[in-house]
Amino acid sequence: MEYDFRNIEAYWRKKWAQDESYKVTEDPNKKKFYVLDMFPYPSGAGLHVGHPLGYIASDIYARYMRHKGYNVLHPMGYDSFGLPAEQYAILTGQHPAKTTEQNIARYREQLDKIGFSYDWSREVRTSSPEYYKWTQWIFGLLFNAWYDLETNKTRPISELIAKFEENGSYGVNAHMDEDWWKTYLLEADHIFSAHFEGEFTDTDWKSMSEAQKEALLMNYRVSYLADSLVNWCTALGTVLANDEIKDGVSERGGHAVEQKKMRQWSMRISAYSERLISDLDTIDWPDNIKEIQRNWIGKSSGARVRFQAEKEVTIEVFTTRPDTLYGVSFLTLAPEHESVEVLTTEEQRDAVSEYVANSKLKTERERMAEKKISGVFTGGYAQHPLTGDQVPVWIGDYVLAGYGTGAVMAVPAGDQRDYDFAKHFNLEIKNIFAESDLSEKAETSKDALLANSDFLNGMNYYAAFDAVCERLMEIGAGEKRVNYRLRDAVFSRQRYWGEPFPIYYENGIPRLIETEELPTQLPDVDAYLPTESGEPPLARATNWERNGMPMECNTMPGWAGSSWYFLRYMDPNNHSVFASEERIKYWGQVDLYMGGAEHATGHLLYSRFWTKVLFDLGYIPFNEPFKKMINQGMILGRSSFVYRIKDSNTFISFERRKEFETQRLYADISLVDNDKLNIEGFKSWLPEYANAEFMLNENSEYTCGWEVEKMSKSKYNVQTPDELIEKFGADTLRCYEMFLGPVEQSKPWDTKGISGVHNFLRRFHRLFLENETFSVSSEEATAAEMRVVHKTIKKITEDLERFSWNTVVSACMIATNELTDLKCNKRQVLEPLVVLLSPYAPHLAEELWKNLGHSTSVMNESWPIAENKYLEEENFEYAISFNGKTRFFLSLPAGMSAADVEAEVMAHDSTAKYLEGKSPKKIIVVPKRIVNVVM
RNA sequence: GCCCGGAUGGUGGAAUCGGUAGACACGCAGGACUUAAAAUCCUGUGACCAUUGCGGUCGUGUGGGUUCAAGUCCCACUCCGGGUACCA
Repeated sequence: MEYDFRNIEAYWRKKWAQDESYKVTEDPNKKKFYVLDMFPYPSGAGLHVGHPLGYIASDIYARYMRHKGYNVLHPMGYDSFGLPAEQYAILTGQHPAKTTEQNIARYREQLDKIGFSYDWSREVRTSSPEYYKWTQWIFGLLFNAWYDLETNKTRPISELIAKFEENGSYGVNAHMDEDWWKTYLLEADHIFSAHFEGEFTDTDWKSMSEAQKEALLMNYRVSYLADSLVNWCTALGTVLANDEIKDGVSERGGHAVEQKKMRQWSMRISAYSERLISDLDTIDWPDNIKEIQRNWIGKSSGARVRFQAEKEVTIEVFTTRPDTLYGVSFLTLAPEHESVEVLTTEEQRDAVSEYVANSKLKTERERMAEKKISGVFTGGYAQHPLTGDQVPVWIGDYVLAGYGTGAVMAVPAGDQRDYDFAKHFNLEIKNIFAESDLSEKAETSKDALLANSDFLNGMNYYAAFDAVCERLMEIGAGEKRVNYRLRDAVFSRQRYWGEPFPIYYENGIPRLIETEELPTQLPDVDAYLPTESGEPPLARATNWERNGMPMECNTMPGWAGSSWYFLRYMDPNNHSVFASEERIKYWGQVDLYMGGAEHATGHLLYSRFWTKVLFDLGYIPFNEPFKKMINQGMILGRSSFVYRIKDSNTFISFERRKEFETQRLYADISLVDNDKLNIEGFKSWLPEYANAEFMLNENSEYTCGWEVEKMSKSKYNVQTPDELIEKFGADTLRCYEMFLGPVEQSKPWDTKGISGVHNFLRRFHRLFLENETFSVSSEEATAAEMRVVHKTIKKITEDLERFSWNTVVSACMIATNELTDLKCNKRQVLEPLVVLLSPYAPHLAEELWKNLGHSTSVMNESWPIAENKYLEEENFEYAISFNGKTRFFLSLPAGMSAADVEAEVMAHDSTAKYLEGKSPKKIIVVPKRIVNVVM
């Protein structure tokens, strides 16, 4: 009876599905544990071996926790809105829902083969109306909310309106855009005079029209509509969030992105900056992810300083080095800065206009690529708040309009960019440091002592910072200020395949569709493209209106549905709420979240944001979604290459490729075994190779070259799990993916070792056989056998507790090898081992468990406990070292005292030899560890 | 540039608290079985020296340090991977 994995796995796959073995129900008598995988986007390509790496690890952990008696929630679903299905729809006219459906079916088929313990009755799909109904509902929640800086909480907009009714804006401390009233005065229909600075009375409020009130409230809402500078991607026909852009081009497709002002929905995530940073300390995430988030949010502490310029213009700058204020020799404004126009003198007008026009033309990417220093003098001056000196005002595109105030105070002595700018335009470089040489570069150390700085002389950064801020406060010219890089997130996409907004427009006023009327379903359209007039695809739909009023035509971005899906798994079929209070309370935070690190600034930040909103508004009792997270590394492909001699159809083996001028071409990895090419297979692979000739190596083989790259169809290096499961079985695949190394690590896929792992499962299976039939003995196990069992229990338990999945496989192999040597087939020994192995090889474990005579599933067995009485060894093998070098071994009773050990060692024959006649200076004895004789 | 990781045999990796470096597996070599091959099993396998046996020296990217003892801690550097950037 060989290890017939095909039949075993097929049998148990069916049985588990029939019995709904993995269905979990809320059970208040059991402790819960929530293990979650980042749900996949169901792409047309299906799964390759890299995808299940994290799924397998989390599945093993989920099964382990189940053995430990926890009620484990381990669900799976699909992030099924997205661009590829839409682009396919544009090309073929096929509805994205249909493509998505097909892809999901394929994913499911692949996932089922691997033996995951998912409770599929809880599956969610972000593109199903039943699901996005609640995504729309959450959008409504954010629309009907504002951020109160007083309590540092999201609060319902109705509370804000009540405050306005009572006392106007007085006493309201809301998170809003800086200088929001300036835009408001320019763009909204309002009742205020030009002197309005954001403050209004209850009388003002009450005198406003409905439309005026709404326009004002829009500045407070957490989800708001505003003209904002967005990243517009013409090729994709949509806006992109900052995290969807890499190196100035779109992450998907690598298309050019430009800045454009558009009326868009945005999310006030910037209000949560501080909490998003400080709450990182409360969660157990990999340090690098926390670090990426910290950098992305970009907190910097500094000061705002105001410079009084000509023509009643005040220029406010943000600086992290207010201590260097006396070193200011000019100011630089971003080309888009609002004061550029006013400050520019007649003489400089042409130069400035040209510069501003030029920088507008450049894309973000071009600006970044251009390392050249550029700028132009406005002709205007501003007064230094402390010295009263007139400093020239320049513009330069190294200053970004979107960060800080869009203006900087230039201190060439203390900042390298200012230094370079000053050198380039021959501007003054004031040395404000006591001992710094500024002939080559700026002094950026915070420890440098200040000079030529009036009352700051002799201080370093730390002392001067407070001193100068205090002075600025006194004279009203500035104050301490914390600045964040994080911008509000644009929430509109000009796409079809996304959640429609539950919004319609009544005389231009956005109105929210009530919960009872949700979901707002995606309408059918005749094509998945923008309209001729450039409106989003939804504008093509007939009847895309509500009682004659137009509906919002944008859809939500990909991250909307994924920002809360972990909550829906708790209660996926609830029609009246997104998840019941009871269930949310029971399941709580995700205890273990497994997924890729590439979502660090997108999904992982947005779900934290929405979680905080739901927490503030009292819908969930926790303010962080994922208590612990582990990032699995990427599995890379190992591409194979053949070398074609130039202008011929002759291929030369890797070793000899230098003999000719060759062209390197991909060969499908299925045609290559151990870097040797299957020549016949290669010829029939592609028509162009049918008549290929080969120049072989000295062993008459064709050797391929190789390189480690990302897995991709175009590189012919994709390994699907299906082939491996067919060849070796799911249990082998599971064990092998874990055996490859630490999950966090990225590594190239290599099937070389898989036979070793498969072999191990066969050897394990063989332990239960005698003369080819299943047979276990009921004899009492020996001490040696029991030691193997309990040593293994201890090792595996400890390894799983520290998430060291790979070493568990080794431990199982060692146990199998040892028991094979001991020729042990005793039930007492084998039963606990089946339980230990079951998280890794669930099919085989179930089969063996059944054969052992059990009628219940092994997955519900309790986890074995390592008992010390079996682990205690009588003797300990001491390594005896002399000056740190191990020389011989000595087996001594484990309980022997240090003094006795020392005596034994000194009395030993070999000791005299290694002492070489010297007398030991010192003898270190660490009981049950080591002896070191120092000479 | 800045921030965060990492570097261990031919290969993937192990070494959890500073205590026998190289577990486990692959690969390779030799052997058994076989007409042969595959499969399976056994033995060996860090490098160098010695080899009849005993053994010896070196060895965890490089250089230094702390310690009875360093892959592990400290300092400096090199290379590789990831993140991020005219962020004031």
